[in-house]
Amino acid sequence: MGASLKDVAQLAGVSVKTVSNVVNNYPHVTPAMRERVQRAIDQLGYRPNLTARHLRKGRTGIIALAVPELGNPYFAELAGAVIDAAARHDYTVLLDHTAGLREKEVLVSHGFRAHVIDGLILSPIELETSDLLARPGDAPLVLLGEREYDAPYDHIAIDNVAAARTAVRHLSGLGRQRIAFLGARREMARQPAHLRLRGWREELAAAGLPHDETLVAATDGYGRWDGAAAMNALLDRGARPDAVFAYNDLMALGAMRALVERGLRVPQDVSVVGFDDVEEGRFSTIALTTVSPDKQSIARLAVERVVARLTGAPQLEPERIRPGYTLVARESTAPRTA
Amino acid sequence: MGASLKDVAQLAGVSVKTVSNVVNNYPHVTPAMRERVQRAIDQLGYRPNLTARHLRKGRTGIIALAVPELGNPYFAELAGAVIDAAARHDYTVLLDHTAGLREKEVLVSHGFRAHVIDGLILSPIELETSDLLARPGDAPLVLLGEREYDAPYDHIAIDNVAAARTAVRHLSGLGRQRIAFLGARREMARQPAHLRLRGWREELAAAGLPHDETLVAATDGYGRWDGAAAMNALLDRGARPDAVFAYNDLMALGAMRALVERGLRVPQDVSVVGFDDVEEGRFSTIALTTVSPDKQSIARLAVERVVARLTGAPQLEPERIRPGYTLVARESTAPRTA
DNA sequence: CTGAAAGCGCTTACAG
DNA sequence: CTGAAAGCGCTTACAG
Repeated sequence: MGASLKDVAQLAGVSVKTVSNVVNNYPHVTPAMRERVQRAIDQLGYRPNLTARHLRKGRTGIIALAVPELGNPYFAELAGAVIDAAARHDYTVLLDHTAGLREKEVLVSHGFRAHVIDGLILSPIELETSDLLARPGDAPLVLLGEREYDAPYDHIAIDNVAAARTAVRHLSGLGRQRIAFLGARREMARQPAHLRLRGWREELAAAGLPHDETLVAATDGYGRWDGAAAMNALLDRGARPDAVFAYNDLMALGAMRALVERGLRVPQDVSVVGFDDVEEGRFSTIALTTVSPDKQSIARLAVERVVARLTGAPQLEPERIRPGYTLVARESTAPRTA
Repeated sequence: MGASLKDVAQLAGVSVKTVSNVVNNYPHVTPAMRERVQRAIDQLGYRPNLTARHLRKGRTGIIALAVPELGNPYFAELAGAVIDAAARHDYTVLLDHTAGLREKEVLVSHGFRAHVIDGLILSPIELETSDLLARPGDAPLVLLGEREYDAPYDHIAIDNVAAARTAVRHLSGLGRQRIAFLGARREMARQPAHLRLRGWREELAAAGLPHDETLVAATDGYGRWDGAAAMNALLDRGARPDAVFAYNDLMALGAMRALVERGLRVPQDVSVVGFDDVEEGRFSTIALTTVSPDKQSIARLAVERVVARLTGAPQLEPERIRPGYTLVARESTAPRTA
């Protein structure tokens, strides 16, 4: 294979230490020496073996990121932001997806590629607190998303209850009275939509609107299909919402599609609000109103947190960090003009 | 930090070789011995240091994947498929994005994380053949996408000319006569859309349709915005296409949005065909007709090729592999009913 | 400012 | 079936 430090040292007639000094740009190497070594490096096409460096230093410069699904543009966009944030700190990103399955999430959080990754950023769906407490190893772990845990890990997520209330308030402010929620989970034990659902309930109460649980549609997943299916199920059982707040943009988009297919007009007959602000929503034929979490901040904070624990501040108190969000009003909730 | 093989060996009162045998599930270890070692492993919470293993074996089990942009769902979906395909071969995926910039593509192809990744799958946009020929190192590299290179590397891509012709034929078969092409590149030196553009020209000729270069709209990028801008530019300069074939789905979606905003109806006034078959197109208010490359096959073939070169068949002839594709007709090209 | 040597934690011929 | 020892390619005290 390739040449080693030793080969270079031999050719240049110096010790490996000197070559190492040159490769790592240490000061205190005479220009002449540097020149001589560099020539040997070029001649041999030497490239440092990073694996050896990793073994020696106990660090790899690799952070793992595990999201439920890359097919959901929210996570794809987030992954891109994490890659950029990591690059700014000279880290690269190993990516995995869990399909939101507890088993896979446990696997990933419990020492995925031990010693190969320096830290992990995980966006869990089904993971339980007990899984986290049983986690071996001490690689930094940062949690993302709206699941809540009673475990000593950094957790970065916007205030989902407040954000959901903002969305519902936007709808009630438009005069909407029968506001449906799309995306509760059928199996209530693990309820990822927990906080957004709570926000919906709280804001309904605050607005003095009747709290109608028949306007809650349960789903198994969180994709476009699920949104369309939930919307159809709601309509099929006779519910007549004049507004829909969906768990995420994908479901909102699916719901809009279902509404239009049934001859209902958006926003005239039914206003729709999503969550995530994926680019697709800005360009759909009826541009989607949505809660927009600050993805750049989320990515940046997650990486910074991992890096901080890796360099100098390992004993940082685990923290709950809340990035900002905004409500972006678009066509799907345009005020009635007719 | 964690315990090492030596610690385990000491506690169990055996040699490191024996512990290694147990850890690696080698046969020929007596059950009693295995039991004893396992107890020591559990007691110490021992976890093998993969970095050391990598140094020793010269393999890391990590494949890098570099795509232009995760914000484009085609690449996000492809990345997901690559991760799954890699997992089936016990590889994990290091993900990077290049923004389609030559500089970044060169950086990535020339020894991104030398010795840390066993191989690389790259989907280039601006990369040149000369960059590839100057590539140092011998880690397997598999190219994806429609750029063509005269370099000794595996290249996996559908037949873009034929696929583009299929799309245009679909449109001409519908009676469309003024079929625009969206997504040529302004700077012609590097023309990623080269093949699809050629397919458009060839099929126009075959269908006996006039070859009108004013129906070609140039763009700088390949996103939704670019599609909308290109469509608007075309219309603004007086072109009156009755059909649009876009470089990809994102641009087609942007174009549809622009058409609708100008009061043109899709598909009645203008039929639209995209390329990629991203899930979003299936769910847009006007479901998008598109050329659907077999992403699963692309991902699988790319990973298999890298793995084959890594295990046993390093001297494989570089090959041009053409996965399949289909045209999926949806609402955006529904036959005129009125 | 440079050199000789130990060691990071594994795996693997080589013996026995 | 198991043990003692070398070595993967680096970095880093320790001398000088």
